[in-house]
Amino acid sequence: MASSLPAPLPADDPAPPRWQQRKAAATRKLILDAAADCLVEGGYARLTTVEVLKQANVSRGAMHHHFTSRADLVSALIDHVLHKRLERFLSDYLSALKDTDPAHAIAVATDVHWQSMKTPEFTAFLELVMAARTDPELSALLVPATREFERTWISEVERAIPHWSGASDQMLLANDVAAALHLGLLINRPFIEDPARRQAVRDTLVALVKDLFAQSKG
Amino acid sequence: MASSLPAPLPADDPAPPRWQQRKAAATRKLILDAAADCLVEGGYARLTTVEVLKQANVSRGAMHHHFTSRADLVSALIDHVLHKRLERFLSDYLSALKDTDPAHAIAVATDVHWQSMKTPEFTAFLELVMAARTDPELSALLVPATREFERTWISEVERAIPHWSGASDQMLLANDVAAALHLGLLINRPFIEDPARRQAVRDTLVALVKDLFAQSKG
DNA sequence: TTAAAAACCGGCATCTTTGCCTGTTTTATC
DNA sequence: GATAAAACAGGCAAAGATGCCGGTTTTTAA
Repeated sequence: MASSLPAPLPADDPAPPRWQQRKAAATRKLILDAAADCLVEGGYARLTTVEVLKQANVSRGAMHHHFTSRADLVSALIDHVLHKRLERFLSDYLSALKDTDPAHAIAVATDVHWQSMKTPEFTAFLELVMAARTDPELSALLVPATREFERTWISEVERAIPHWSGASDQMLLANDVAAALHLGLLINRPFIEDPARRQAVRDTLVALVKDLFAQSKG
Repeated sequence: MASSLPAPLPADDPAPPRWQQRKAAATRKLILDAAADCLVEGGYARLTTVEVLKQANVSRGAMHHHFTSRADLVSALIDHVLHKRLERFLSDYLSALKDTDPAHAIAVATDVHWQSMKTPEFTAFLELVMAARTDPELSALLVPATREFERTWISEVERAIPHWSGASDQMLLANDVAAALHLGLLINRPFIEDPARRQAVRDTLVALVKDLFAQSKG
């Protein structure tokens, strides 16, 4: 019937070696992407095995072959989401800063930071974070993975904005403040009807970060 | 067996009028408090009818009598949680500011604001907020209720800190910034191992709010 | 070419949650 | 004190979620 012939797979030699492994990896990624979609569309509560396999268009058996249990899926999903988040941020962040006047670097960087919170990747991540609060096993996996993610994040930002060199503390503080404020603003969004009010908060942050930068220079 | 005689109820006349209504109201509050506890302990996912009635020590029938469906319970829970949140904040906030030197009012008010985010009431509220993202019906109830809550909140803060009189915009901005930053910091807490880092963020906020206050005076 | 291994298929038993339903006890009204 | 109404008790079937299983197809290696 709807057999999975070699043809529809990513174009390659007619008889490539390791074809099985690549097929398996493709299916695995298909399932993990579908799981992330489920998180975004329905939250952690709707991250059910049935919902994911429907979204991924795979059978019950394929699902169970790659992920024995729901916990197994969630475990893999953590790394998958963090990986997608980092990829997205780095590509957007670095490309935005590439040809930016150093005078505007802070404003641009802050805006990219805000944009990165409105992505599906971050939404999925946030669902995992909230679920982890009351799920010790999930927390035990998510917390170290996220801390590692943050370290990579920080080192990449340091590389991207060399002006902050020698002021790691101030930059870390600026990053922490921006992360907290943007996250809170994202969640409080539905309760602040006036866009000008939200913009005022973001403007305040930019001014604050610029001030921290000036302090690190003075 | 364990009959509910008039005696164990809140001490009152032996034959008080409206005894039925008071009993019903007591049971209703018992269930709603239990529901809020379930939210805090297990998140929105574990807010099941069975879990709530276990926590409240009421029968299936009593549950169904007061709340026909789960949606009915959640609907009542919104107002209940917001009410508890406002009560808690006002009592703490007003008592903390009562005998405070105006010079320290901002630091104290900011700290009380932070403390108010660590309460069970706010945790329950946050669970509802996150669930509302992917639940339009919940959102339709929560958003207007929260906006009304915020209006009351703001007017109470304005009454409590008369120094800000005539600078409503700056105070609203300071409140929005504090709310966003504290909320984000609360959620990011598990990922920032060093308490000094979290403290630095809060210190930065206090300095910022003081600065906004100074601007409103200048 | 043939056997093993990997990938995949689809169903079933079980458990939880939900909504509803029929009784029973307690309080209010006449 | 009889009747109605409110408050409460507990059970049961349908729906959904999870884990597991025996079977099938495709790929790889001998």
